[in-house]
Amino acid sequence: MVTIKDVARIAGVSTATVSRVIHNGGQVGDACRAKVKKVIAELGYQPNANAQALVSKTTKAIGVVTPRLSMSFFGTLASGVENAVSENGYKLLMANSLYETQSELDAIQSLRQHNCRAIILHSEYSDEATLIRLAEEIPGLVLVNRYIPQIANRCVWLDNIRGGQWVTEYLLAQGHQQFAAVTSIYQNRDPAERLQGSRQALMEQGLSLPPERVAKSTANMEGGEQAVKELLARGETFTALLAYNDLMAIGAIHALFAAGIRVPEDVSVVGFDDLPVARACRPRLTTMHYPIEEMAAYAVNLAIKLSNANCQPTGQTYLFMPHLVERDSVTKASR
Amino acid sequence: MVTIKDVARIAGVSTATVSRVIHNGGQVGDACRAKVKKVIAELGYQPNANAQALVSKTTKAIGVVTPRLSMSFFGTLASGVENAVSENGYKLLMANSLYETQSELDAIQSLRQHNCRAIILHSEYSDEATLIRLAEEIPGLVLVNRYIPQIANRCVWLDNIRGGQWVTEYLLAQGHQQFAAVTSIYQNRDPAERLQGSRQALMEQGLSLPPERVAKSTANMEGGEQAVKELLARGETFTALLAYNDLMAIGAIHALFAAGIRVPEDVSVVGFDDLPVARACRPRLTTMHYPIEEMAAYAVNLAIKLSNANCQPTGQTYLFMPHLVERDSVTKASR
DNA sequence: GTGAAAGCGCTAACAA
DNA sequence: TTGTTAGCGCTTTCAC
Repeated sequence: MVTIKDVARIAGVSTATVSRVIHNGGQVGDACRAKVKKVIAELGYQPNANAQALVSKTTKAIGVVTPRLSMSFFGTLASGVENAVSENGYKLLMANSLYETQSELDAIQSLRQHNCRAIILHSEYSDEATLIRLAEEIPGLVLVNRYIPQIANRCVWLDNIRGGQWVTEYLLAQGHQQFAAVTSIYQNRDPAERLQGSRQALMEQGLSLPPERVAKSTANMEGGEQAVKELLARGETFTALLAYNDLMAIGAIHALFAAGIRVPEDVSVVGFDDLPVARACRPRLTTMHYPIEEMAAYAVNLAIKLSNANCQPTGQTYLFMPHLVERDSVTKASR
Repeated sequence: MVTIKDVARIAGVSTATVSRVIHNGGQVGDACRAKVKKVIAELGYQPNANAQALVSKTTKAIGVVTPRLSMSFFGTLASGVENAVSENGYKLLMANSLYETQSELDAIQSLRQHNCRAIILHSEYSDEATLIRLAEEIPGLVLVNRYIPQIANRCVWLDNIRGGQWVTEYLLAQGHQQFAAVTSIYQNRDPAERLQGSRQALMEQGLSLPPERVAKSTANMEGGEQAVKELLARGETFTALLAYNDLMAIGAIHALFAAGIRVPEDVSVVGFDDLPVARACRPRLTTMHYPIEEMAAYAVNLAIKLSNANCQPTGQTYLFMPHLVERDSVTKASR
């Protein structure tokens, strides 16, 4: 391994000078700088990041913790983070939290041990108090997809309520009147908010979403399938189906077809998230686009900024809006 | 930040002793060890990973470089790596290579700067010479999805030829005789091998896959769609369609339906990889399962092993086999 | 069994 | 403009 001393010795200067050259510090003579640069190139010298981190007490590493990378949504989130991170010349440290509060905390701990400068966290289950405490300890902590008033300026999140509202208004505009919904059994945050938005839109038209028309299950394909079966078994009728997310929507479509109900001819179905899979299924899914990649990039830049200045909580927050992507799973209601 | 010195001072011992306790070194008295442990717990002391890395010249970090995390296949790969890595008490460093030779090399460089102990690399475009040179410099380098004879003992790869062969044999067993294929325009490795396997199986039955029945395009959904359109425009007829991967298969199915051809009633379609999306599309895709998560875990353990001993190239290599997953996109050929 | 001390590779005062 | 020097937090001989 070639160290800064080797460079210094061969270039005939001190290590301090080499260090200055590496960091483009102003106070170096041109000739000297050129010589050092030449030696660096010849030797293929690379500063040891650990040593730099040790002495400067900060690293060029950013950590991200998400439930599981194998899920499309989180893969895309991580990808957005990675791009922004490497654009800034930083490194990415990853940790899966596996949807468990404890391993989420463990993941954060181990990231901190490595002195990452900032942490991007997608937390679903940790409570607000924990997150607030964490934010106090970690200047560069940013929450994605979560809003906590006390640390609003570290939250990069999505307006789920409006999302639910807009997608419902769209269905309404297509003439639909009979709605049903499949949603997550965990009625925490996202699912509850999206549903709330839908109910709001419905109410404005004097319509409603009665509880018997809302089936709950796991927030994946199987869950969507299962939930629709339940709806059908109860004999519910509807022309528009609101799914909590794309996965549930696709499962729902499967169950509908299995029951001889065509989408969109008989029933229109909408999803939420706009995962890649929304373009793969048939009919291609009309859904609300979740700008997760942009949000991830935004979160990284915010995290870097926060980690530099030590920012006090401000009232400001970072709210993104979903938008509708029209594809083939919705059609006008036939009267 | 609480350091080892703080612990030592409060426990009334030297830092050396604390260090021994941390590492469960044998030579510490029971009383002393208990006291130190207590203080560590009270203070919430966490060793500084950078300092440890600096002095011990090795880290508990493993790097992984893949083209893009947002692609399902790589997300799953990364997820497999992450699980194995954290099971071993290591940390994961990520870098996207964006399908470019140079950024792939950059990614590796920056990982090395951080002294990761091992690197898991999914390289598609770097040439063998480069990879071999890299392997010489990095003891813990492991290649996923690639086989290079000179460094066979660092390759964790899949038998694509047999995969192509088996899936074709399956179609043959269903009575199909007229085959067509959609494959990647880049006929390097995987696509070429899978096709080769198919041709082999066909030949054994006295059948063949004439060039005009093979359409090439990008290895994604759009490509699959495009390729099938081409086939159809040329007036080719077939009852079985071999797709390079699941994405192309799904695109193909879309194009087929658009042309009024039903899957599987009129044409059977098979994919390769078994991405999550294969269970989302309709009909659900019959495909060859690529055990990427297992391979990733295997690669991690191998990488750790290699980074410990300094292993010389042996003849051994690590070959995984795909297997068929029967779903709904294939049916018996009607004669 | 325990401590003292050297030093990993680097940065940043402070001198010169 | 450049060099000297003192650590950063930790591990690891080598004494005791």
